[in-house]
Amino acid sequence: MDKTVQPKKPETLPRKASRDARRLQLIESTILTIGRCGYAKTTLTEVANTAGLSHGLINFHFKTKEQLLVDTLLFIAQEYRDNWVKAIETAPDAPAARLDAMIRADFNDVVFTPDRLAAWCAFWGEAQSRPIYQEMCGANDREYARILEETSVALVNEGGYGVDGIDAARVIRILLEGIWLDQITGNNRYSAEVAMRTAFTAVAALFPRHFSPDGLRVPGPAG
Amino acid sequence: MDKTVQPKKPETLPRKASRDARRLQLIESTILTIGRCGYAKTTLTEVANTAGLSHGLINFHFKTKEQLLVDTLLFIAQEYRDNWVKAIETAPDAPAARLDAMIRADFNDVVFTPDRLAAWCAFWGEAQSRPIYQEMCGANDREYARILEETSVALVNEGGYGVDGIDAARVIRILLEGIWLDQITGNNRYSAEVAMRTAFTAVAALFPRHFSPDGLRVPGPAG
Amino acid sequence: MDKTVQPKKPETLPRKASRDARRLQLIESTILTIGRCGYAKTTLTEVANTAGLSHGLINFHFKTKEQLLVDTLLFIAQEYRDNWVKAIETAPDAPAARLDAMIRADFNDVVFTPDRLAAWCAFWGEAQSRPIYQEMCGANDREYARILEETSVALVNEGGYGVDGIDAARVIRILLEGIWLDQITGNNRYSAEVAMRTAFTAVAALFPRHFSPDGLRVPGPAG
Amino acid sequence: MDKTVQPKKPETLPRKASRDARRLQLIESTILTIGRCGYAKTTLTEVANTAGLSHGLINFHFKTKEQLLVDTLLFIAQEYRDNWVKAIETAPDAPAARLDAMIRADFNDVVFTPDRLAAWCAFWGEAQSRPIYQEMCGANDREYARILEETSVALVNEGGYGVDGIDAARVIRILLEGIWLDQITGNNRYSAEVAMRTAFTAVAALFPRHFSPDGLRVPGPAG
DNA sequence: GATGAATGAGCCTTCATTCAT
DNA sequence: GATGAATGAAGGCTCATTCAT
Repeated sequence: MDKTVQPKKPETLPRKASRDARRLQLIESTILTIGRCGYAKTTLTEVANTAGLSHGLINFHFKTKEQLLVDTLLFIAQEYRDNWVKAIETAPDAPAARLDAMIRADFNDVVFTPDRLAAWCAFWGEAQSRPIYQEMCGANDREYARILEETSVALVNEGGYGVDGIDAARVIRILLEGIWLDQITGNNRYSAEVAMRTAFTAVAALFPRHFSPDGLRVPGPAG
Repeated sequence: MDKTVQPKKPETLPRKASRDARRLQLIESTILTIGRCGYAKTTLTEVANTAGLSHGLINFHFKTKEQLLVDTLLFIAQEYRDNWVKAIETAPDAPAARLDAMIRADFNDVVFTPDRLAAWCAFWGEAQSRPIYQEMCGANDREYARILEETSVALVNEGGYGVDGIDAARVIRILLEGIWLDQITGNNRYSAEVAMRTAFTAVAALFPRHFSPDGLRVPGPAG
Repeated sequence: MDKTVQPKKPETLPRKASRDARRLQLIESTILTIGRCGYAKTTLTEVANTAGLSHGLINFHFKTKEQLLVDTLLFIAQEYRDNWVKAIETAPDAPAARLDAMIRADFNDVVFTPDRLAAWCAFWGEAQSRPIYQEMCGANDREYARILEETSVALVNEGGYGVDGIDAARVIRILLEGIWLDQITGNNRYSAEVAMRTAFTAVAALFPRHFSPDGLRVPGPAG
Repeated sequence: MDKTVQPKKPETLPRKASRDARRLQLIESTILTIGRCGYAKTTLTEVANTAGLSHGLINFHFKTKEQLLVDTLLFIAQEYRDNWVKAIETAPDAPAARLDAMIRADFNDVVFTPDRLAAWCAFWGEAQSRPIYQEMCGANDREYARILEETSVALVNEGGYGVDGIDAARVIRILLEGIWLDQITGNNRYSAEVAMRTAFTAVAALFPRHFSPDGLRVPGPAG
């Protein structure tokens, strides 16, 4: 979440920027363009204009437009994965804490930005007719779902909840995606705080002894 | 779920079909095409081929491609609205029963079909960059959200739940959308039953005295 | 210049109008459409709308669009010819009187109308690339030119003018066409009176003893 | 009449011709195509073929076909204006000499070429239904008319002619346009010499002491 | 005769891709 | 590396023509 998502401004890039920096710059421009113009109206010329470069350059760094889009999806997918992996790694080793960390990661300002949300939504819209998009994200998604399920099941056991852990995990996963979608399609964009509260409202209903609508309950002295 | 969504097969339509029947036929073909090819690759020629008609006819019944897409969105939006309105009207006059009806309506075989889901998802992907799409569905969406909130608040009062009714309504609304999205983007399409169970799992967690993961609790003799 | 140019209003035509009346009605609509939309933008649908008929009907009365245009040109060409032939026939049998009649005929309200002028101008614009148009009018034009030349030569002889009769005829013929063109292309449409005065200004310069800028000189008692 | 109207042949233009040269080349091809095919049948593909280039290039240099046609008209209008302005500037400072120069300019081989005449005639045919065409040339036309009138009035005063100077100017202006039109629509194309003699025949009739059918009279030793 | 739905050729336009400079 | 002119395939749209009713 450092340099990769905040490349220098195009005009300040040294003309002989490294290949990777140019690629990143074009990928960022692609994300912005998809958000602004939509997937269907994203043209190489517009991406190039956004980047302040000539459109001919894109075909130098990416063989085809399709490749640019695939690489862009791979980029935000990897960025998303890095985000929640890091959140889990730094979270305390307890199911509730891990779940809390995973949810909060979904709304931090690396991945929960208007342009990222818009790009994701555009890709979702095309995914159905482009198996390659699903394949690309499938492994990540399955791993995410698996970890969420493990955490949920562990939490059910720990808390003695009556809910099915797998079902609960699915509810949480789908709700998180739904919130992202709602940000784009709804007329009312709300803050990350409200979005998170929505997620935790459901989690608190599922796991009331561990969560409140504000998130993980911090045990008091009387635990 | 009868004649409105299943017009006669193109080839069985009399050559001189009425204007409305042809329009409906072309809209259905558009929905199918969007589902099969995605929004970006939906061409008039493909829509015409799907309908078994010439592409020139589309411009005869719809002035432009844009108009065809707009009318298609209006059609499925109206269809969706008719579906839940009818469900509410025929449901018993109690908050829990109404909520149960609204949720079940989301998964009946009029609206919860692969082609409808795919079309919705495609439109969502474009909605961000096309304010007209949001405007078209905005009124319906707001009414749906309002009714869901009223029902949720009434249920909270009736059941003495600790959850915030507005928050609960938002969770349910977003979860329902999320399930639809998950059907399209996920590699694993599950049945309407599993989808509904996912929804009711959350609802049961929010309103446990009225709902179980299988839906509305039917009060036994001892209440 | 009677019924042929003033068919009854379309809506008042009996539904079972004779073929010829329908043809005339469509030809008049074609003239109007060419004037309003230009040759390049004249479509059968627009012609039909102007006539208040369905466009399918045109192909019933005229095999093709090309045929409609050809017949329209033939119609106004014949109308134009009838006009000057009649003028000559009713003029006194003297070169000056005949010339005066021919010139005045060019500006009477049968042929010198905005829609006729516009149609002529449109056909002229296409004539260069459509030899058929030139061929159609060629005979008429040559006959008109021949008569004008004969008249001019006779007048030169009669008046003892120094000008070449053939040259003078060409000047007059071209000037008359130029005035029509000027009506269409110029920003300033002037009246038939001004137009005629322009023509007679030139004729008076060529044949001063017979003509003044107001037309044929009427010999006084002292002749 | 040198480089501006005779760009290098398409096939000899270096592939990376400057933008202006390409634009000029395409405008020339447009003029040729209008002359050969007529306005209504002038397609971008035909223009491109005439230029030996691909049709896609036209939309690269001219945003739309309409823009190409507008720019083409602007080009020949400017070319025409440059031609008579230059003629006036180099003519002796006397009304008769100026008039002589203006008339001769109309028939020199920069502007009096078959393709130019055809293009003008095509534009005239469309001008009536396209106000933009009239607007574009209006200023030039009015200036030309004004100068012609001033010259004519001065000549009337100088020569003591009985004709109205304004009327005479109109006759000349319209006759010049008529001659151009006659070149296109007539079956008989005559040479620039015959055309000019036609014009001077009228001018000589109007201003006999200054002009003969061959043009400006050169005063002999006895005046 | 008359209508208007239906067809399909041909147009303008967009845009991914190539390539000379 | 970088630019932008040039190409050509493909899409949307128009409209003359056909034809069932």
